[in-house]
Amino acid sequence: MPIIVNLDVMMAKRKISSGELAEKIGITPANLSILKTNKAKAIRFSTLEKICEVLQCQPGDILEYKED
Amino acid sequence: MPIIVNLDVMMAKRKISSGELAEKIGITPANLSILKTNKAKAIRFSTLEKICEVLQCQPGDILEYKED
DNA sequence: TATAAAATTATCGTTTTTCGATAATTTATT
DNA sequence: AATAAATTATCGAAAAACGATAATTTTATA
Repeated sequence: MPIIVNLDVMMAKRKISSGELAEKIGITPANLSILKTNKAKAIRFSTLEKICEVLQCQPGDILEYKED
Repeated sequence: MPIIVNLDVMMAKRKISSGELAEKIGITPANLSILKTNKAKAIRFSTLEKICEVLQCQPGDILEYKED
């Protein structure tokens, strides 16, 4: 799937763990993991918004389109 | 809603109309319009992928997080 | 290396939302 | 004014998020 979710870079920059991020954005660690490991097929803007807010970043820092 | 979908800039760059874009990404003009006018509450990565492919751009060119 | 903690994976059920189809309405263009 | 394009509105069906929970795997730590 050519849309890649990459949270690792920003999480490292903000020095935040998966568990803490999950808590702060208000979703379960299980569901955050699905996002992190590119298992999700869609995302709610409300969730993307919370991620951007907590990580202090833009969608483009997290989502990448890779052709092919 | 602090996640903004802005297709207008890239559409202008590529000189493509809503109707043509809808056709090329394979969704109805009605649903593309919902995206364009920030009425959508989520997006499938398969749709985002097609948009990026047709407009030859990255998610960050289209999605913006505006706080507050 | 053993143990604990953290992260990932897996189910299940519910709720939310996309998306198609279609028609009506509004807006833009000529 | 007439035509085309875009937006809005319904409705229903299919897809997927998400919570809750438990099991498994991975990572960290003593």
